[in-house]
Amino acid sequence: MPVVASPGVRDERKQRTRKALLDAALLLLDGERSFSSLSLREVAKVAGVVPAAFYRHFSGMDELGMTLVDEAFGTLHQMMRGARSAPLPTSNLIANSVETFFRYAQAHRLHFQFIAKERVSGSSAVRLAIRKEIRLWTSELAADFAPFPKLKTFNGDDLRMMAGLIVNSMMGATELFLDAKPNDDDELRRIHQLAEKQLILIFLGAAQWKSKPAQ
Amino acid sequence: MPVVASPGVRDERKQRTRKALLDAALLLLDGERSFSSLSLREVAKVAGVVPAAFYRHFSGMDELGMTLVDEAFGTLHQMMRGARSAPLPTSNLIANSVETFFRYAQAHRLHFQFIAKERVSGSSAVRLAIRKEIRLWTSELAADFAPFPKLKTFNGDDLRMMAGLIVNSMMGATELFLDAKPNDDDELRRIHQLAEKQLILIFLGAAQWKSKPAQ
DNA sequence: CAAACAAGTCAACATTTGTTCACTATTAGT
DNA sequence: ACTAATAGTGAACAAATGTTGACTTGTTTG
Repeated sequence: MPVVASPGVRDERKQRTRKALLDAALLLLDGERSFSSLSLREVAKVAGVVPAAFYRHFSGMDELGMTLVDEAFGTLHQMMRGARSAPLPTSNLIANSVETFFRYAQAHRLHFQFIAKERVSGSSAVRLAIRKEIRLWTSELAADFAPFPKLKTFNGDDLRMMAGLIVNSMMGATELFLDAKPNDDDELRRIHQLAEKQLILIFLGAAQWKSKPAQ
Repeated sequence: MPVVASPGVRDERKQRTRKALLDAALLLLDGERSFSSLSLREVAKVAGVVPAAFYRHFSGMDELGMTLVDEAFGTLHQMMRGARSAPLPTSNLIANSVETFFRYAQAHRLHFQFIAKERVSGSSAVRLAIRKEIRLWTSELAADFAPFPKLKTFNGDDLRMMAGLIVNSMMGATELFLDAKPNDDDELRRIHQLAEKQLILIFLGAAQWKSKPAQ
């Protein structure tokens, strides 16, 4: 053990500028830029660091992008875990779920924006990583639905199909949400209600669904 | 009238290189590039033209992007018109609609890819133009649904809500479709069936829907 | 036929980009 | 206390970018 200095002063500094780089990228991504149009120098400048210092943390923008994917889905899984541990009032379950979802989306706006954009337009590696995470997330959601009494008629494939529909709907609502001005409460409430109604419609359909026994 | 030369030789040439520029952008957009990462010089090079010539057709990449939006939605409206003029066998209407949709998506792959990507990641102008077109398209779809007997319980807002759900679902399927290798028939069939089932689920829910009379 | 026109070429420019290298200063390990 | 390790700096480079201007070559048009 060192006697004179606390161990990790340097590490702490390193993690700080590393986070500054990640945050700078997210910040630049806000507005109308896309990740693939960001330049390494730009990110370094916003992070308050010289371009060469970038390489002390990432081999290039691709690696930074992959790190952002991990970071963003970290917050998303955190949300799911929180939702699962909370009490589930089956009465207005949908309204509560939509509520918590949008609260999270607002709190982690930049992460959600990154996912929404790069899911479709990013480099192949980033895009595939995001798709994979979303597929995993969809499967988890399907697993959460399995014990519901009204969904006993679903086989595994069809449960994922339904979960995918829900994810698509929430993604669409998220995109509207991200484009709305954060203080435009009327618009936000409209989007909120839209998402809620779409979920209700999906569950209405699910209650009527009959999976083919032999697929 | 001129006697020696046919009028419009020059115009025809101009339109040809203009189209070459538009096609070059779409071609470069294939694979893992996004529009905002394309450079004017790159597009000009693929079009087989010197960078300066670009300005004879567009004031910059933004204008080219807006033109691509018009072009892409032109083919989409063409599809809708074709679908409306065709006979509507109510029996397996969903299967037929999904079928024609994917046929179109395959035939106009690059246009669909452009819309899917730039809808979320493009410059503000391009993105808003695409959203506007999609909203319009959703309203048209809602209007098409209005006369259905089973949907009499829907008010206008809820019809658009349902149409939006369908559009979201088809968009999601389109993105999967665009990422699949064009010759991977198994995967394409899977996506096809997924989209079909999601639509069925939506219509099952719609049959149970009751719009609140006073909104 | 000759003058006006316009699509495309060529060359040049000032910026910005990614990447490398030698360096400085501070911390870590012994 | 002394040496090694390392996060960050500064300068330099080759390449690529958007944009401009003067030009060439062919088409219109009167």
